[in-house]
Amino acid sequence: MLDFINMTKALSDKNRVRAIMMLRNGELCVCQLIEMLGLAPSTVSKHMSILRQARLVQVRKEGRWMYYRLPDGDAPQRVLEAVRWMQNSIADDKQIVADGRQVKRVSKLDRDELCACYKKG
Amino acid sequence: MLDFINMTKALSDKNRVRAIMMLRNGELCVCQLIEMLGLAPSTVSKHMSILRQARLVQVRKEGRWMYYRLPDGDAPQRVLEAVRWMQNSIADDKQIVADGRQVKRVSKLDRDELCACYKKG
DNA sequence: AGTATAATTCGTTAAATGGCGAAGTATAGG
DNA sequence: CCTATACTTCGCCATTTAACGAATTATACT
Repeated sequence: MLDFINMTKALSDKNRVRAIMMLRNGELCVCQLIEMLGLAPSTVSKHMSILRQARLVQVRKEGRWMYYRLPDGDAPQRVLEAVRWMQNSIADDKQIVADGRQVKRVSKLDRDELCACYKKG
Repeated sequence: MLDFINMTKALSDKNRVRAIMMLRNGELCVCQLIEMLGLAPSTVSKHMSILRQARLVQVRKEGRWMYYRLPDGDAPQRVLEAVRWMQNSIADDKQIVADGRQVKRVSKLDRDELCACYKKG
């Protein structure tokens, strides 16, 4: 039950839902999520930590960068079903579609240039 | 998006999840839900109102009684999928199983006797 | 070593949420 | 009518939550 509630709680925030949907086409580093969500680094970090605790995302560390991605096959069935259900439910949402374009834009940027997000404040 | 968030918010409370699961085998009146959840009438009413707004339950009025039930086929696809997903995810949960027994017990009671829940305080 | 950078943790604040009891609404029955 | 009953709405309180900036950790580069 607790696992289930943790999952639904994690899915009940707009910015967390946006973050998960942004990962549809592959992993992203926190810096890229900060840029696209338009939130403070600490806020995004917290959101991703909540998603990770609910097992809705997985993480990989590479040097100074943390790359988040959707769960693969080894994740619990109920998690995989949740992600699939969410994608079917809101793929057509205006904000989600716009975010999809953002992902394309941001993915093209050079990483050093991109991580200027801290400077841009 | 708002519809989706309303749904996940509605599903992110333990007592609301219990209430939905209690409806698996047919409709129940508020009085029965109050008895089984062990919460104040006003609290249960609020929970059911939230579930109804998320379209996760439907309601039928009969005299002084309000009967809540799971959504039927005319509900949005994403709602039906949510309910199915939830049922698969937590049907085995200890609390949910115990609640199932409660539903059987309470359904056998005479309604007048049952609705003494208000008196029992 | 010493600085810069990516991300997280901590502390605080404003808003949302779940709980209750009191008051209100609506229906059944004397 | 008038009371009783089933439920809802309202107002309040305690707890949780999302947001931020400051401080901290960890890694890379010189």
